[in-house]
Amino acid sequence: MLNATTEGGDAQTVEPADASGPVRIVDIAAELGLSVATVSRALNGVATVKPEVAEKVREHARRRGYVRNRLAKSLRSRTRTFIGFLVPDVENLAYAIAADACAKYVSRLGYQMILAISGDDPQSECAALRSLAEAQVAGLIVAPTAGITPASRALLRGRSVVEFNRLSGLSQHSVVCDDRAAFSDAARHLLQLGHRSFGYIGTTDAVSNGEERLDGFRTQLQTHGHRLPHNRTRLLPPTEKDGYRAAWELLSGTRLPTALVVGSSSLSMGVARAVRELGVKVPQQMSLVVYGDSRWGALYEPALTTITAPYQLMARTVADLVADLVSADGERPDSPVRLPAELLVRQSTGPPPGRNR
Amino acid sequence: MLNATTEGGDAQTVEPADASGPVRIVDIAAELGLSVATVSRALNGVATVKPEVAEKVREHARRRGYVRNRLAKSLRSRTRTFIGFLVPDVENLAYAIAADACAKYVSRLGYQMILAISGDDPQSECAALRSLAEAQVAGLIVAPTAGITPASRALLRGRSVVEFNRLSGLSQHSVVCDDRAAFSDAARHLLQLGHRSFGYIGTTDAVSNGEERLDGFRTQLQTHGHRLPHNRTRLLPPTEKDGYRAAWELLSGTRLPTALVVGSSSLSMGVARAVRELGVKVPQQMSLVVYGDSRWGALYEPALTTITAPYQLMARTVADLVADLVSADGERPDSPVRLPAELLVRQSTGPPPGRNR
DNA sequence: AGGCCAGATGTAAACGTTTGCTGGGAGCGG
DNA sequence: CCGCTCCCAGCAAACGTTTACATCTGGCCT
Repeated sequence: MLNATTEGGDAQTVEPADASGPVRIVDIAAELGLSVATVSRALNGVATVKPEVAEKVREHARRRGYVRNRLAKSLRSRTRTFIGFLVPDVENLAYAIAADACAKYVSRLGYQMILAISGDDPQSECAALRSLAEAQVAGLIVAPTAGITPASRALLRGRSVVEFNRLSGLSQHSVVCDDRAAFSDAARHLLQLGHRSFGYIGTTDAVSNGEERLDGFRTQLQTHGHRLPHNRTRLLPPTEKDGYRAAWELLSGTRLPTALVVGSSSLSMGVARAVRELGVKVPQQMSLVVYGDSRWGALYEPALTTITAPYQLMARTVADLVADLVSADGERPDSPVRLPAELLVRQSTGPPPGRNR
Repeated sequence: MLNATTEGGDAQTVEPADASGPVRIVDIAAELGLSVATVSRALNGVATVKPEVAEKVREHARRRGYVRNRLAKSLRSRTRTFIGFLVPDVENLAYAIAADACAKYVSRLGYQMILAISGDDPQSECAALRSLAEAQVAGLIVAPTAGITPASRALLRGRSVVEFNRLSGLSQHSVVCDDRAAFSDAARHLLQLGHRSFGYIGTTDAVSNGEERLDGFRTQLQTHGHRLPHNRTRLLPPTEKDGYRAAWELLSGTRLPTALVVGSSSLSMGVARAVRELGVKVPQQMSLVVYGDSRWGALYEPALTTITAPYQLMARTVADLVADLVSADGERPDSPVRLPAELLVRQSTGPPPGRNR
């Protein structure tokens, strides 16, 4: 039952690790009667080593189970092999996807990703940044908190940093999502369906794109001569609970808006739950557009029309950008890279109650 | 404002910004007319340095923006400050939650978490392990792939490693979830409701708890004199698509099972989608128990009875365990730590069709 | 033969810290 | 005044690599 993995003829077993600690280049050199320099060069594939010697060294290193000490290597050669990834949390699927893609991608480029969590707390953020700086990160991907401290900014000075998903003006480089356009699209979509009375539940968070989302939606409405009434706009902290409560408040009145847009993924979950409990018929009584991951919205009944950010792409882009930044030290477009968000039209949006299409 | 209290000292340039690279201990020592040893001790809070000197050093280091080079520190003092966290992926919410909790927790303990993704591929896993070993990780938390290579095992030998969520026998230490008991509970729950005809869609994955889940469910049924028919059992790779297809196959026949249990979160999503498309009435026609994160199951209509693992707790436990292992080098319980999974009874389970309770 | 170049290896100095050991004052009892 | 012990601070040797430079061996050209 347990995979014994004793297949294969030649027992290429490494020698039993003796108690003399990890094997170093010095050990290999001594055992082979070579100098450390030659061994080092052989292991690094430097061409000046005679091929047969190089092969012998590599073979010996392999069976002795040598693993290079990257700390020493980095220290001496002044190369850096870590990339820091600092986000508020990684339970948020968006950041999880980004972390995943980024870790994979930078490892392919020869780097290693240190994951740090700020918990959206400027204090922890600052501590994490210091810790990352101490680890000599080559580059840094960060989704900053709203209250980023001057100390944090100072820590970042002179390093290759790319802002991710949030803008706080601490680097010329950033990869964000064009939420404004997406929410504008959502407005257009709802207007086309014939909606005239709107509600919005979003976040007030300045550092994230909260304001942009609201603005994109509202501006598009205004462009077409409609407005988003104040008493049907709720700006809240992005938690499931707040979304739930706001939806109850907004939707338990006598007259519902015919279309409701939610501007945060956590809020969306709460709103969706409240809508179901309130028994509001979607989309017959009210259309609903949410923001967030495309997956869970598909499971809801009816499947939710969803504004979703291309997190995989964003992650790859940001990893690419930071890798370029640290390697070539070169010139890259300074202006933020804005990747388009997508409006997935599903079953939760339709014509408003009065109109039979 | 910037008078630098230059009594006895010379160069009073306390300007933070110069292009001469990062500030080192040597620089601070020179600027203060001290030796590197004293500065090092002052910064590390060694008691033998006079308090006023220590304070002066710290103050100066602060305004010069000194950040210690942890690579050098680690190299010299043979301390290690990284913890490796190697999982198949982190898009899976389970691992995301674990990564989050673990990163926070180990950072509180003074470590830093390197996140590595194996993609469930033994090759990548091996490469990642080598990379982590090169980074001189103090400890390692790993959810191994099914086909873990001998080379990977060799890399792990002699290191503090804890298996997480999956068992592959590469350490005496592990933190897993007692899925057997939870699936046993699920069977008991369904039997109590009066069900007699069952279906199961799960994974065949040996390394994950796939077998345990199936076994827990099946054994409990057998204990009560019932059985899980072969033709209503599907064992598949854990993807949403496979779950979707399997559910179609299983449920489009004339006679449905009255209760269906799904043994993986990805499969669960696919099954849930298929069930809705098939128009099976849950729980009137069929009860449904899924496995996975508690959140999205709550959004489904009806809210899904869910077996869910305590990932936060597991993450904290595993972080704690590995921290203990690396610091105290001490004795900890060797046997796997098994944390109980929870059966959240919600609206998707009820009495079988024939019985009006 | 002598000189020269190239190819292969060795020597030793870094990289930025920590830390064992040494040393110089100061305090103090004899 | 000596000798001892504390208390601080400095000297210098590590930690495991990389790498500029030196060295050595042949081979080839003139």
